Amino acid sequence: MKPPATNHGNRRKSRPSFASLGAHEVELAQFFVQMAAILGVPRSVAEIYSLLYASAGPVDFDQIHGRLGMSKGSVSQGLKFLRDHGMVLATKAPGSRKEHWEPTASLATSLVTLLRSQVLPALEQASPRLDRILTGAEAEGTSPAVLERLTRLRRWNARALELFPLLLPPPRES
Amino acid sequence: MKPPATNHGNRRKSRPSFASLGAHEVELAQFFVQMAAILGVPRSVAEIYSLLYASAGPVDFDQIHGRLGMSKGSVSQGLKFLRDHGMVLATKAPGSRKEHWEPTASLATSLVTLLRSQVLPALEQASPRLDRILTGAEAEGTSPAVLERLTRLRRWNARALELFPLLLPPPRES
DNA sequence: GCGTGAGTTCAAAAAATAATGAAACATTAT
DNA sequence: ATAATGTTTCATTATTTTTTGAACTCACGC
Repeated sequence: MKPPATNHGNRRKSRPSFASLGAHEVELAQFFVQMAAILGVPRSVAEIYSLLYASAGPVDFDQIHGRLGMSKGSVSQGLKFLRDHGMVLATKAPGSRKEHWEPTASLATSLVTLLRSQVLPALEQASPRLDRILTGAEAEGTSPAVLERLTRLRRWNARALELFPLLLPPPRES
Repeated sequence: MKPPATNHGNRRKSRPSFASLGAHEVELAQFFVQMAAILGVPRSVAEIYSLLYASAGPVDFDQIHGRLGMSKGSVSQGLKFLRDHGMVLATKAPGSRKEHWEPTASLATSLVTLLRSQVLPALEQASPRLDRILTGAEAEGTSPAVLERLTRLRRWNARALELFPLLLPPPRES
């Protein structure tokens, strides 16, 4: 786990060749990297998003590769991730066969998508699991106190599962 | 990062010596481990909590060590983590010098504490950083569109920082 | 104060995760 | 068709995180 509180005077070896980024672009990247870390999103992905976010217009593959000093493999994977989560949009400029990338309009929506993809599957998997646990626990002579805890757990899960789509509605198809 | 969606038929090599745990205790551990993973909490910590959660009464150090087949070092560190986040409570039985452990009453409260400790520091660090970024960006001739994005980002940060204590109030001292 | 049991520390090993880069794969231009 | 360009794949390597275990500390009963 990350150093929980002791990480205040936080310092991170910055990428070797961030050379072509301005000071505030670097700092924006640090911001996104830190936020992404909370959601378990890797550094490279956050850096890519940050670059797009700080750019006036669409950015192409090679610019990302070049300005961030990051391997093509990482760029490709990073863009795939961002694309899959609806955080980034490709526009193929006419007359060029390069794709150009820019962040989608709403960062908020993007975050919601991200959260969904982390939490929903877990909640869904938990349901049958909690049922099995409870059944098993009842079968054996589990103490009433523990049984009560387990029941509450299952109730929470159910409620979470039913509330989730309300709070974080799935993105509409385009 | 975790396999995002392809992880459905999820499978995990279970600890070698979970031998002394009943089937539903193992499954409860899996539940807690999965939930903990979302918050970036390590497996061993989740397993310890799970064991306490599924036990009728307080459990001592050696029982945890033994039943989970986990090194003493991990048990010690895990308990420290749980203690620091107010998720677990030690009671020293009179006449014994062992400590006995049990989960604190509210799992909900515990989760809130956990979230706080992850998110709040990040938000706090972000504030001055976003100020610097914005100042820097204004100084140079950054495009209005990007400037607008950065401004919005800072506004969000400020609002989050002011809303956070309301949503997740800090635990009162005892 | 001394020995022992209970727990902690921390350097080192193991496991998990992320990044690299070269080869494979597409797609467009010639 | 063939070449050239742009992107993806994936086995390998690097980095980070987690776990281990032996040495240590501390507190208590004697």
